[in-house]
Amino acid sequence: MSLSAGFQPLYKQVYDLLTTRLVEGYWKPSQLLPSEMVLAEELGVSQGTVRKALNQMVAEKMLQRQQGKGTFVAEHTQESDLFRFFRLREPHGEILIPETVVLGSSRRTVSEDEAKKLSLDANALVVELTRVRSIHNKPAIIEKVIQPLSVFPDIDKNTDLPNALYILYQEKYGITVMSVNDEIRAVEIPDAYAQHLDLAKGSPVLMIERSSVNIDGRVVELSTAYCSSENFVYSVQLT
Amino acid sequence: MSLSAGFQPLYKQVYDLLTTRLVEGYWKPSQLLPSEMVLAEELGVSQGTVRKALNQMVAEKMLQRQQGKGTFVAEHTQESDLFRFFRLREPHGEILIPETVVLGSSRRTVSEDEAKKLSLDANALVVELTRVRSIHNKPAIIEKVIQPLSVFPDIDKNTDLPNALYILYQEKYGITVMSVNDEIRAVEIPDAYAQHLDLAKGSPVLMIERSSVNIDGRVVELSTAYCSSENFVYSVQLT
DNA sequence: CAGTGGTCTAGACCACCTT
DNA sequence: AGGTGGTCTAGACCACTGC
Repeated sequence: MSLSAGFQPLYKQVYDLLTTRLVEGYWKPSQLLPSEMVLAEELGVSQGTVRKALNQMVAEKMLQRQQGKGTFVAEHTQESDLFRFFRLREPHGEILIPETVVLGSSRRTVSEDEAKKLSLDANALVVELTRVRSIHNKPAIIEKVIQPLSVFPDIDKNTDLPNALYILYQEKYGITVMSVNDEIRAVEIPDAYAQHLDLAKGSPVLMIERSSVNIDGRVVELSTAYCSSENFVYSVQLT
Repeated sequence: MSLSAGFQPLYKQVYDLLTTRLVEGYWKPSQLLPSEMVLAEELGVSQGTVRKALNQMVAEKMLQRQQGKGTFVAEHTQESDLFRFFRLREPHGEILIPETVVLGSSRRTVSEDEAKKLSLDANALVVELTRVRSIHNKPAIIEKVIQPLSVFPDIDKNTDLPNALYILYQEKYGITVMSVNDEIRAVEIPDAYAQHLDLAKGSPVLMIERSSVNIDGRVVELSTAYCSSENFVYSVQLT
């Protein structure tokens, strides 16, 4: 076979190769991949081996397959995907779709803690973006987003940020967020934020610290959100 | 083949049959299953079809497989499994192992809300158990657990409840919790609980409402926990 | 109709565990 | 050595899509 004589299973080698192509942009979101048979011939392995690699990538949400049509690079810009990482819900109920207002945006050097989490040099530049998100015209979430300029060049030059930043990341910077790590605390809302959320000083709010991970495993964004917990909850299923 | 001429894929029929056997206790936790070849012959399908069903059950954590040894019913009583649904961590750090003290236990009829969530009759009986969990001798969590007596007969007759109730559920009642749904809020700690957690009145705490789901899909337990958020966080990875 | 992915089979060889 | 799961192959047929 034409692949390296590695010690790993063949399907794993195929998986790694195809994943690398995806990460490097050889195939772009929504693009149709070659069929199983074509890939198998190109790589010199059987169709079943290619299938095993492809199905694993589907399980990890990198690809989508449709019988009769083909295999596509996952888009992650559809309704269902946009809310994959948005866990705030009405109690026992509906998904909440927020409107968003940008309060401010500025460049600065990273803090020590941020540099560590983002694997950046101590003097690297980031953009700090502050937004307020409202549900039914009632302010509900205030969040601070940290974006490394090395990952998102001149991202602060964008006018009109989309409601879901991940769309911008994917379409303009080739960054596809595949997983997030959240740490959730209960805190008294900082005085400076109380008025933005129409809350009394000292009200309990959820503080959600998030790291977002790109398809290649790098942490590409940090955010800290303060969420009014009066009318909705952070909802998650563990399996 | 000996299976019903259903419209579903063969491997799905095999999956359903094997899952039913597990649910009904035909195979018990930690028991060794017959080999692929034996199952394939018994069911009149090929080894590959049995393998596909088994691998899906492994993905859903119902089974564990070991090369050279065989296929076993998942135990869920090992360290790693006990903390699968315990998401409280030190910030960026260690898993916390709590000690537990029972404050009280009583029988009563379900509330309307509980009956709905647990799919019980309006006059069904439940046990309400209140516990305080401490980390390093500091009280950190106070939780109220609702257990239907129809699911856990005479559970309040147990002396010496284990730290992780799920062990008791599995070993004594054949209940294997496969997933949980959490709803998380930030609230001021109820006055009655403040002293138990050594917190000032009105301190912000995490309130975690949990539904636990058995292997057969039934909700078998509800719990409400109030967690001091001073020294640890609810940590979760979304993929 | 041709092309795609989805299912199912059968057989081979390998890696690992136990005896 | 014998049994187990893990990998890989090859070929058949089915179900869905689009021309």
